[in-house]
Amino acid sequence: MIGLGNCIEMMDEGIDRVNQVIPQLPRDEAKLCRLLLMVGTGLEEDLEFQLKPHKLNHSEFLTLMILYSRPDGSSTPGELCEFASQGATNMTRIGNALSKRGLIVRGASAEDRRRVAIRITAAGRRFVQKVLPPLFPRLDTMFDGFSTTDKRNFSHLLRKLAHNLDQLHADPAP
Amino acid sequence: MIGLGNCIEMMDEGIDRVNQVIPQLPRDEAKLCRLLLMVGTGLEEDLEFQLKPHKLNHSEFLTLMILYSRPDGSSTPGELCEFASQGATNMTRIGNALSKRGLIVRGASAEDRRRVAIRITAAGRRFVQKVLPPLFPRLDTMFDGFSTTDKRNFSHLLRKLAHNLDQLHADPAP
DNA sequence: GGATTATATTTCACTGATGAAGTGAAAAAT
DNA sequence: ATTTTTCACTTCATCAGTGAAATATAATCC
Repeated sequence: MIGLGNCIEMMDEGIDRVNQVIPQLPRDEAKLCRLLLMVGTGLEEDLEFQLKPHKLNHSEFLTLMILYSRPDGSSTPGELCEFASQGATNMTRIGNALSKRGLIVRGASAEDRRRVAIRITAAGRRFVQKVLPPLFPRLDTMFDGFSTTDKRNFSHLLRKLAHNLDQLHADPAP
Repeated sequence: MIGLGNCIEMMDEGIDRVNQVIPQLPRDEAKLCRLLLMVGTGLEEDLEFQLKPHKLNHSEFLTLMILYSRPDGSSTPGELCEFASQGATNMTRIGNALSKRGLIVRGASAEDRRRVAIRITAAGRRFVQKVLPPLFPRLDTMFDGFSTTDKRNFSHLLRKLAHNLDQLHADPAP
């Protein structure tokens, strides 16, 4: 384990050197991109590490949280696919895993019987309420030293970037 | 494909609702964390998509770029493991893949014969110089609308977060 | 000089993602 | 009314990426 800091240092120097050979390289943008990739990976690894004791992976956790956050605690596989950015096949597997543990139930949709209604159970809610709170101190530590302004700026910048990424994907030209 | 924007909107509302049930939830921090995860995943998917035509995955690309960025174009598996955040097993596989394509060569290290010296070849350098430039316009578009100050702030915030993540991992308590 | 440590590779196995085909139900066409 | 088409999800088979442990070889340390 070498730490993000050292990787970042190395990345800075590396991109600077590449930039000397290839001056057209957008140096700052490339650095930001690598930074985001590193931090994103680090964050994801950390989260999965926290979830492992509960035998949950990221997509299962996210799916369960989406259901928990719903006013009526229910959704459909298709909708969950979209919001959890998962393929239908995976969502089936996730549903299997969660329902096997009694955290959700699958039922037939009343209005459209092609659809499957997925609902979080009381046990599922209790589970979330048990798993979530231990994550809070870690969240606080992550943003240690971030002022309210920092957080607002950060949020703003990330949302702007997300918007640009959406544009990129809508318009495949560049 | 539903886009990051919609996912973010849904996440905002979801976390707000969860926050009403669980007031101890650090709302803004949780949102920032999810934002970073989404943007990070989006960025990674985009990069892998760009690399696919060249039959490279992210870790192979990163490894090759590290070698390219080195003043002498060489390193060792162990060092590459650290900077590419990969296990030794994977680095062997990456080395196999890259050397099979003639982009790198493996040789014995002069001073320590336990070590393997990995060096980028002339063909490897040409390959990087072919693959890299088409990525630039995409990088520029990603940070469209970002002022110089925006980029500096963004970089600063990401580095601060990376530092906090390192602290978290060094000190496993929280 | 034998034990220990360091470096890299191989083997085996796992997890999660993905694609193709299948099932059952609703909607549209005839 | 029946057929066809489309949709929502599932099943099955497969694959890519990764990780842990055993192995081989070389350096280092009493």
